[in-house]
Amino acid sequence: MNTKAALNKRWQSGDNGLAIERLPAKESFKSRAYAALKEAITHMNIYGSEEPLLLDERDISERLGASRTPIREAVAMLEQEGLLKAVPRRGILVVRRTKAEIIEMIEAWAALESMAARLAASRASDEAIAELRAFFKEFDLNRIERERCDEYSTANIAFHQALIRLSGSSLLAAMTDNLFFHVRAIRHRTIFEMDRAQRSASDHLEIIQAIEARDADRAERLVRDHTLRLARHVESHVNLD
Amino acid sequence: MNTKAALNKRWQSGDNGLAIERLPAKESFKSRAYAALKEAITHMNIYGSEEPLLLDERDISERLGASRTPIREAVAMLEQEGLLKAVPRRGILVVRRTKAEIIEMIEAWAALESMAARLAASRASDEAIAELRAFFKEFDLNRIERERCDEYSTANIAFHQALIRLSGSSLLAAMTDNLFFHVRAIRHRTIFEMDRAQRSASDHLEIIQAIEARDADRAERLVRDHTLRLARHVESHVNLD
DNA sequence: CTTCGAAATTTGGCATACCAAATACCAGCA
DNA sequence: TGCTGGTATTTGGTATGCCAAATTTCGAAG
Repeated sequence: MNTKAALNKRWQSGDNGLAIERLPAKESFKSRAYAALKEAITHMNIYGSEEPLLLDERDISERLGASRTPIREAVAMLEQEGLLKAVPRRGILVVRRTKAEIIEMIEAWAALESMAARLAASRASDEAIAELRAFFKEFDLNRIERERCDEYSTANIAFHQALIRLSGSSLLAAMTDNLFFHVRAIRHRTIFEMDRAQRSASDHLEIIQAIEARDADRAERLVRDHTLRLARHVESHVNLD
Repeated sequence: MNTKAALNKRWQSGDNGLAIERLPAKESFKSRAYAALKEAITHMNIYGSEEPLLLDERDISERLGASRTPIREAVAMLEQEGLLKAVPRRGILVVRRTKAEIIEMIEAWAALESMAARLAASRASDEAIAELRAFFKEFDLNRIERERCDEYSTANIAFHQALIRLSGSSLLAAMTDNLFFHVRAIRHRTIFEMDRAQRSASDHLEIIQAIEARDADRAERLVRDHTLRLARHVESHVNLD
């Protein structure tokens, strides 16, 4: 039966018999503009100068080969995300976070990641946890090599993201990713300090052990303290404003 | 000195000597459309039917007396926020969350609010904490009266929001507000059950006492368990899909 | 040389028009 | 009656143009 009603119903209800998704035949300009802008902002040294970083709709639309409309929609999305701020008759400026805001972000991150650790300790499969340990080993081996990286330690973040994935909550993953994005943007000499304070391998090992032991309370506490320590470090040693 | 350069610099740097914000002389159509749509979605019984809830750009633009452009920008923002999903040649549909997603939201909420409790216990002024107790008293008195409310207990949410404000972190407040929005949308008979499970006054009192005693660990644990209990309740007693 | 202000320019907000894709409709055929 | 195929319509995506507000420019007055 391929009646129109049935087809319609199938679409409406999702008919999850088949696990395929309607693939976006052609990525819209809006999406592409969004991705391009976010990418550009990612690789921008936001805190490198004091001048306001502002973008120009028309310039962007020309460079991307699209009209202003989809760019404006992409900007609206990034504005909602807190990365941009469109000021009438001024321009679209890249938002700089204050030190206080960054600290709030790290604290929220501590909350989310410690919850992830708790959930991971109580739910994750032994296999998944084992993968985390394998990842940690790799992380430890490449420590010195990656130490040169002038961004906020990629490996370090990757470890934390792996931990969060263990919780099985894609929401926690999405929320922390968003927070990471902002914290990561602080390129600064003191980032090395932060990194050092943050990446103590022993902390990571303890966390893994707690999760392996299915000790949710301990895992949560270790992660929370670990990340809050970073917040306190930023509070006392980083100067942004 | 009111030279142009000085004026310009003042604008550029923000000159935070004065804590006033450039007030948007006339709220843009985009903002108004955003607010109107969000308001509409708020008062929509999203889970009341199985049919896909879809909106029409042109219809909305007519009703709001604006063109499609600002409406599309507002839709893009709400899409970013996860409330809407624009499907090409289909329409703009209001996103329904699965039960699993709702549970993830409550767990994230537990993470954020328990962190807020921790911060409140260690930072909030005695006066602010006292206000929380006063608020609790009022909340308790009006319990029976408000019990009729067929939405997710307003008073209950208000208590939690007051607690979160105590942390002093506007980020935690913003993030939990967003989560509340989605959880609130589940209008369902079982919401009463959730409410009952959630609003035990004794829990609230214990939380206040822990904060007053500056016992951060205890305050955090009480709030976390309190909210995770709701998650477990939803998991076993609410049926959405 | 500085100050002031009016005109030109810039820039985001908004409206409108067009397009392509996907659906809905309907006539015609088996 | 029921299916099929083609056409009309709907609908979101995009381009374009105009507008008002704010800035910048620049020349005239002091």
